[in-house]
Amino acid sequence: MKHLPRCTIDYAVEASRETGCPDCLKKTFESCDHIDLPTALKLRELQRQKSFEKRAIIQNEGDTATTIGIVTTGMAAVVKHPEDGKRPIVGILSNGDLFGISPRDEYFASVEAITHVEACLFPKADFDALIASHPQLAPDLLKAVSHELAEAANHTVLLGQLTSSGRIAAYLCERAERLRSEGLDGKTVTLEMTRSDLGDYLGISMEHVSRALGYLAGEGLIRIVGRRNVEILDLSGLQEAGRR
Amino acid sequence: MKHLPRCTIDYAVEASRETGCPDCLKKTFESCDHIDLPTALKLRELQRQKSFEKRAIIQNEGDTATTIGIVTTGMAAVVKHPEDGKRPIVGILSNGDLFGISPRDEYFASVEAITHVEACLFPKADFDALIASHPQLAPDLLKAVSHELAEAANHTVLLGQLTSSGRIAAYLCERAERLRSEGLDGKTVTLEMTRSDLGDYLGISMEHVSRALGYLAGEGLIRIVGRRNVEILDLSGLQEAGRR
DNA sequence: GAATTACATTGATGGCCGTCAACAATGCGG
DNA sequence: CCGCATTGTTGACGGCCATCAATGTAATTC
Repeated sequence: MKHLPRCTIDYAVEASRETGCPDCLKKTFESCDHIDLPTALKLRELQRQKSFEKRAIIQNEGDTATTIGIVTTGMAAVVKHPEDGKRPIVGILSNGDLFGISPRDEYFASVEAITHVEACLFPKADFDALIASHPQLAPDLLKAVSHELAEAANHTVLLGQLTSSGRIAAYLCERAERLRSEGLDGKTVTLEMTRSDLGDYLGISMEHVSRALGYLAGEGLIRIVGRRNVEILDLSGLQEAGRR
Repeated sequence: MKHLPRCTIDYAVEASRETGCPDCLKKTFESCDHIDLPTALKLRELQRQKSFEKRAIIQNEGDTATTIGIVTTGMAAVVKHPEDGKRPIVGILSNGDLFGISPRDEYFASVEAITHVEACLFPKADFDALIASHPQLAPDLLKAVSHELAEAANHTVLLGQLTSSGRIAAYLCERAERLRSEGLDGKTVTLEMTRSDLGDYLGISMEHVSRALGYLAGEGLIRIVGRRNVEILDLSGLQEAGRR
């Protein structure tokens, strides 16, 4: 007796690869056993893949929340009220991250493309209806959102406790960890963003991002390669530095 | 023809008030039309109300996540890895707030009672089963979790952007707003915690909490009443200060 | 109510980081 | 290939906040 493939959604993916976005659903609904073929096809029907230029606004804080999305390639920033000169970035989104979930009927933050971004978009109403008709999806969705919550808690610690070079070190470790979880070796981290973006995310000035990177390089923990790449020379040392 | 009462859970509440915790379910599942009487009774059957002394550990970071809870009275702090001398508080829980939701099978943070705390506890397995059998509850739960996410984003801005007196001001406004949402006037905010706790939450030292409060009082925005109460004299001025 | 403990305030000092400014390097378009 | 715009680096200075220390005040215990 042959085993059934563990993840039925693969069929749907294979069946309609040309519409793009083969992975995003699997990423979010990771225990994808829950999704049967008709459900998967329904999801693919609802989704719209869309590209965004660097610096494009994907969602705007305060707008009516009509769309839920999953980043498939590139990086995006979750930005709060970019009015008053400052531009606090409260989260970074990359491959597989969910956005547009809001407790009220308007977005609580903007989403801005840092690089070229591709994302799968679902009309919120359809999404809600899908969850209602396929309640098996609810636990996975809940898990995805609570994962964001746990990451937010980590970032809170970073902002509340660490010195500037500690924040940079912690960020680099976090990125490397993510790359490793995606099957890469994570020795080299590509920043994909300007010093200014990184500063807005880590709560320090652009200049200090530069200095902190220089400091970590001076300690022999990293090597700055060109303008956007950082090679991690001493991971455990970097992790240690990320606690200060 | 008489209207049916809007919220059927009231029946259940009335029916068994003596077991305590009449409000917590309504708070979380706010569009409580979704809950029918049997469901409500089932919930009440599952829940266990428990008291915690000041400074008691309600949940411990890293422990297996077995329980989901809702604070009904008092205040609790969500604390990350309290090992290294520091004690970063990543969230404050009060009346109606949910805790114990975790993306993995262990708690990603500890929960510590700041005051005497009463909470409704549900075994996570029962809770999950309930959601599965009553999928109408899923949207409300999702809303509750995403609300926490939105609040985490606000706190991130506070930590990343504001000066110490700005953080205090923003915190006081937030508390006052919460009191107002609970039907009180919010003119006087009771801190319910030490300067040290507040500092751990706002990412500043105990001493600077003191100084910042003094500064705001000097500006005529607040009046410090005793050790734990703050009277808000100029709300709009305080909100303005909470942006710097 | 006195003693003790916990908590809060105030001051002095130093370090980290924001800001301003000048300059260098990179990348883009012509 | 050149010039311009964007991005990154480095230095100087000042302000904010952590830290240490001393003192003051409230709460708790006996």
